[in-house]
Amino acid sequence: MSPVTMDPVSDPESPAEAERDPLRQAELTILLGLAFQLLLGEFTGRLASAGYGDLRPAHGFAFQALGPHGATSSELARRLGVTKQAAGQLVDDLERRGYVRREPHPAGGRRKLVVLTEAGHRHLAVAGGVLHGLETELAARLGPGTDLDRLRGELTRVIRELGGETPPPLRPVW
Amino acid sequence: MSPVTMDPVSDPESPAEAERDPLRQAELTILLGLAFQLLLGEFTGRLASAGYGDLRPAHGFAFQALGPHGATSSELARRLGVTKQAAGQLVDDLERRGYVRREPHPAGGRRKLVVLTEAGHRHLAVAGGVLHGLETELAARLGPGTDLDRLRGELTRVIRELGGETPPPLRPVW
DNA sequence: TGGGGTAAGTCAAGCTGCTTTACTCGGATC
DNA sequence: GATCCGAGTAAAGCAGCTTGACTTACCCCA
Repeated sequence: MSPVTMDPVSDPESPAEAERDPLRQAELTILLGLAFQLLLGEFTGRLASAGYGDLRPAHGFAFQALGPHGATSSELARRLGVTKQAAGQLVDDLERRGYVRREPHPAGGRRKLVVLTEAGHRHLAVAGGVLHGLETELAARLGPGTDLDRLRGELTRVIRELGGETPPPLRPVW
Repeated sequence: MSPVTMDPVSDPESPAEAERDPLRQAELTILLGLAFQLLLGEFTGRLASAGYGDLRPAHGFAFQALGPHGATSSELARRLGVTKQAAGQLVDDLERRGYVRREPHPAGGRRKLVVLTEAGHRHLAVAGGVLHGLETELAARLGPGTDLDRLRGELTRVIRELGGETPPPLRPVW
């Protein structure tokens, strides 16, 4: 209950200011949403600066879901948590822009294997680097008073408690 | 870097399992998104059980932005971070369903004051209670190994670092 | 052998929650 | 009185989904 933390940096706010501070009154859920929104916004901004202004986070998740070996678009739909029609449209879009390619599936049938092109692999690598760099930089900016590894652990426990062992795919929120 | 935490509960996973665990590989950003999504999903589910299946989180934010004294829909638009047309449509919708009312603005002009009806105030109170109850219950379920107050503090520092003193309004994410 | 079941893929239409564009109206400012 | 600003509204458009209906390829089995 105490607002005092074990952080080495002392609280810079007076009690009167703290009462007026919207962040101190905000629920945990709101704080999670804001932190996610800010981090993701910074991420997409940096990706745009790197020349990927045409790709949204959903595209990156699709690339990651395809992985190095590709997948059918129905499998992609399952991994992304959308209908197969939505996944098909996403693949259409990415194919038109040269990030993925539809190949005949080795197992035959109606199946088609959606695989990343060189451009797709390149984006996946760049996006991973940007995200990792962003988080490393954030840790440095926050200093030793905030342990992001600990934060990751706490978040993991929250996710497991609410989402079980295999959490659902990350989707646009509300 | 070490995956070992100071948590009193020892790590139940072997190194081989840990490598296969998607959560341990996930970036902080992803963990934030998943935790937010799960918490918000649980919240809206409980609100639906309480008879508010017709209201989405955005409506609750609007109620909160209106506050006890109401606001014009342009002001509401600014607080929600959307165009005034979008805010107007939201108010139309909520008015049709009896949650808000448009009154002539005391300051005159073209302004109209949007205020909560009894039903609106009731929802605001119920939603606040549900959210608070959910977070309290989560803290209990997680036990003493996870300090949610500490988590709040860490998130607040992240938000301040990326969003400055007055963070932007919470919006649907990507 | 052929008939039914299942799963992949694809049109097509529709919906929701926004945006952009364009306009009207009321009041302050000079 | 001209003119500018901000509130409000009307209309159209758009992105990213969904639902519904369908075709096609393969499998299993009586």
